Amino acid sequence: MAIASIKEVAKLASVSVGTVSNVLNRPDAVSPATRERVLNAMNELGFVRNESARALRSGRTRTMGLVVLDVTNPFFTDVAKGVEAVAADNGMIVTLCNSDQDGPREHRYLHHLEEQRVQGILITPVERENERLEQIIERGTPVVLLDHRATRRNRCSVAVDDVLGGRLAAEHLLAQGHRRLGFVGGSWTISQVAERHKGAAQAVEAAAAAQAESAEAGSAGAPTLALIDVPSLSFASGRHAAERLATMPEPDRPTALFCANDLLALGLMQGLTAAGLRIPDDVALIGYDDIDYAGAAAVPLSSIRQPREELGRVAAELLLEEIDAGERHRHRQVLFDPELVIRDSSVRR
Amino acid sequence: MAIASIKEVAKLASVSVGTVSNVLNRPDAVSPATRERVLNAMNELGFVRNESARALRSGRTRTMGLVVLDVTNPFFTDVAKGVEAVAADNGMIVTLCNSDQDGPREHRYLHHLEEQRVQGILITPVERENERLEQIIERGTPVVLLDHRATRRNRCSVAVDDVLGGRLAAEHLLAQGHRRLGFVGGSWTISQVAERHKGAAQAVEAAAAAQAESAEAGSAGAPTLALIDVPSLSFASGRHAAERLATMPEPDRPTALFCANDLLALGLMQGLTAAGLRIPDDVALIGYDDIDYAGAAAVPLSSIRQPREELGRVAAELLLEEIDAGERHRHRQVLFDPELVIRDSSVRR
DNA sequence: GAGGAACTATGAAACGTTTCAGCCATCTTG
DNA sequence: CAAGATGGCTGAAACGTTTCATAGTTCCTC
Repeated sequence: MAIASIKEVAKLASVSVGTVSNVLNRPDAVSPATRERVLNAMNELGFVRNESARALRSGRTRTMGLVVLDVTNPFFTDVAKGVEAVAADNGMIVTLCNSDQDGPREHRYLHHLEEQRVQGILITPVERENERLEQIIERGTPVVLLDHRATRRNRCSVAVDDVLGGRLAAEHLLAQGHRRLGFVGGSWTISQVAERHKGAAQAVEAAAAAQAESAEAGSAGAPTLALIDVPSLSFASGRHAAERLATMPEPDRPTALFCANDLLALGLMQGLTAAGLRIPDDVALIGYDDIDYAGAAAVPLSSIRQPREELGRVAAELLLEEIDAGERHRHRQVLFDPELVIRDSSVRR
Repeated sequence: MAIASIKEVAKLASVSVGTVSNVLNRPDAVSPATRERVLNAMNELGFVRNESARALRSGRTRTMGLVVLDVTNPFFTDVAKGVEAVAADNGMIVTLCNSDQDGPREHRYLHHLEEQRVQGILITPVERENERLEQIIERGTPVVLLDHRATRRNRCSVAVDDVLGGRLAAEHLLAQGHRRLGFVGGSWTISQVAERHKGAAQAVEAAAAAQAESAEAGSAGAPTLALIDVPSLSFASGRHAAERLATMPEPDRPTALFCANDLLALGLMQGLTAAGLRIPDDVALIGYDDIDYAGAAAVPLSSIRQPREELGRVAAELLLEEIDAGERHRHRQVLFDPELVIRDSSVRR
């Protein structure tokens, strides 16, 4: 029943356990003949190395932990893919944990990861401050923050520039000739939402300033950015917001909407269409995240794409570097640029 | 740097290591006073139990492995959620592995899981036959097949009845009065595709037989099921198929399409709409899987829903049972019924 | 042919737990 | 008060590896 141990392999091959271990870890240090014999014995017994014993003795595991806010979110699964690829290239395995935005759950997982003595942890923390995480770092496990900029310079982080993303979206809408823009978003405590809005506001302000300078008489009014508040970044919120927008008097209604994420934008698209407004003719629309279904919408949705897999890859590389370098490691904060993806929903015909 | 061991805790608390271990594993066997002392010492030193040592000595880990075909597929992430919930309730942790439909990758992961001495494995195998998996089972690790019916009675499996799903979809379209149905699917080696088609064919045949029996003169022709072959179950395939369908002479074109999955259906929806056909008036549409975005489509998409989280939950429970029962365990094959979700895309107005 | 490299293989210690037989006190019971 | 039961703790063995000092061969080289 129990899996054969190195000892039984050694007996069958008539060698010492040390030699069997060498076959496993330093095959070159063993003569071809004995190596062959040991390998045969392993095969015959169905030997599988016991990773617990190996980790215990050698003091190092081959595992890194990845803690995400939501495994069902494509953003995180793509990130996970990137992490996994880099890990695999370096002979490591990833333990994927889903905190589900729940503090206690996250806490439990971190505890488990530390008990497992993972070599390092990649995490998008539920809360900005996290005592458990601090302790783990203090005790010597490297941690890289994912999709969260490290505020203090005392650790590595990998994130995407949401302010830039917001600016790109708004600039695109302005370039299409729109003057009455709207930002649809909510849960302002979410830093991503606040930053995307900030970027859009910057773009609108800059455009207004430029226009004032050139002082064109007779041109349309200065560009504005209305704020459409929603309770959450969900499809339902988008549908609901669409109903409110549809009943606004036409001269007040924004002609172009920038949504804090794609789900919201898709909800708006369905709602606005149902209310008889056409996209992009009556209202232009741009989302954020470029989820798989953005291109599959009734009117293909323009969006802002984040380099998700690369985010994961770079995060994993940073972690590996810290694992290798140890004390010599210098923390880095990497910030990626998002990318504008133009589809039909925002382009004037 | 290194995390304190039980030994150092013992020294600081002036007790033996055995007592520290008891505090960890059988707190009741230790007097409150010493327990307190030990706990304090642990706190002071930042003690974290070494799971490798524990697993090595006790001979059992607290881990189960879950190997899926694609972590970015919502089907599997929902299943994973179910698995995770049950595991957590039983003090276990799940190592999630993504085979990415790649045989060698799957092989590597299985090897790793066996080295880790996981208590059991849940897997949707890439290939039906899998030697590595056989060996693992032979060596005593319980395995439950996910979304794959065990052919032989020699293991547990959990799956959804795709034949029934196909029948439900076709019966619904027939009930809406459609007579010229079409099945859109491809990669007939995928058992899911073949079975969904089989169910639809059964429903159409039954309807034809019923009609022949009642022998109504002047009624429309017997119901038929056309086959629209596509290379893959993707959005692009759907768009492409739509173009072909749109150019068919109207009397030949099916008035209702059952797509092997939702992605395909969404592609068809976009393509048919772009070609000037209206849904559901000109063509009714129903998909399969009920992905999140089905309801968010331009015309909310009818679909067949699988009890995904429950699939995961039951699979995990089966595995736990087998882990507990050991030799006494009787293998079971669980088959779930899918559910028809009616939305606008298939309902005659 | 002596002296030394270069190879190979050995055997025991160590990693941090759990487990368990056994010991000492204290308590219970007749 | 003797005898047994109970409760609390100890100390050492064991889990399956890796690691390393050591030793035995073989092969060169001068």
